[in-house]
Amino acid sequence: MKRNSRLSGVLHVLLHMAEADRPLTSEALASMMSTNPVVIRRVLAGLRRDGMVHSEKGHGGGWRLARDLSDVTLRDIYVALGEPGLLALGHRTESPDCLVEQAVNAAMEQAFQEAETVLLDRFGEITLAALSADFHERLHRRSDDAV
Amino acid sequence: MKRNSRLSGVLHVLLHMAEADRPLTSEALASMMSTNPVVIRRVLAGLRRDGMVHSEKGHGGGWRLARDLSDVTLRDIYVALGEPGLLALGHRTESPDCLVEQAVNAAMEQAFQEAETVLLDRFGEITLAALSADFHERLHRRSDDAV
DNA sequence: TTTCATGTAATAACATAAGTTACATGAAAC
DNA sequence: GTTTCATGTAACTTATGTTATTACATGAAA
Repeated sequence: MKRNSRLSGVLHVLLHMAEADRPLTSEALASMMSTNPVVIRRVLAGLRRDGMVHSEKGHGGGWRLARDLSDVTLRDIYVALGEPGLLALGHRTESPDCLVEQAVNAAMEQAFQEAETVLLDRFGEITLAALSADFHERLHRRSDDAV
Repeated sequence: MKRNSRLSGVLHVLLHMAEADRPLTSEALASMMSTNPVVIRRVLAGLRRDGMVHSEKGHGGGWRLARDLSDVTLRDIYVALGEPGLLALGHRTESPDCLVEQAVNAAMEQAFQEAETVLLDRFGEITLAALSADFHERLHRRSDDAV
């Protein structure tokens, strides 16, 4: 089953925006992500509704962050993306008449809940500022290696 | 993102096999699951490799369980199915050159690992026998209601 | 008023999973 | 032994969901 990398992609884009001192166009972001500008606009449109980013038309326009890096957690981004399903596994039937299937669903559901809770809790602990700090650390490490 | 219900489906099938006192044909199982017999065979062929089920051809043939219900956990079944991906989220690029993306991946990967561990641990604690017991409980509850 | 950039709908291309068909293999019934 | 029943498996078709592309409208700055 193919995995949804939208959250991963959005974080990538947001951090690039954080590094830039001017708005970045959909086209610039799309080429960083090797995708199409329209895809970028579609995804960022969702984040704009939640006040994560801001967009401007015309010359010098493009996308920039609307909130402080330390104010935003991965969980916030995840919610802004519409809370897509976290788990690749699911039930065959959501409300089955078959008692066998009801028993199966009940057992799995509990495990699913726990895993989702763990994942979201972790996401809630990671701010964009932390990601940015990690990035800058890697940057220094790389330049040290080069010397 | 669509969820993989193969594990759910297989558990359903196995419990039905546990209730039957004779081999069940692919056709019988397929009609319970409203799917195609060939699909059943494909999936159960994987479980047979791991010794979970046994199949026989010809008259009176079909599928039956090869192990005791209390010996098999959901995790065993999951492994027999080839350990399909557990999470719906993933990385955009597995080994990125971009340091921004490396930072993103690192942060998410840890959260992913924890969630997967929780899920697999839970699966490891649930035996088919426990599912079967839950099913029989539901059966009694239903017949009580009917009275 | 031209250029640049987003906003958005409609459509196409692609990937994956599920379902279907067709036929070979082998076991039991007769 | 030959007919019937059931699995084994390859090849193919259908269904579904995601991503990419095209086309054009909107609005801001040069």
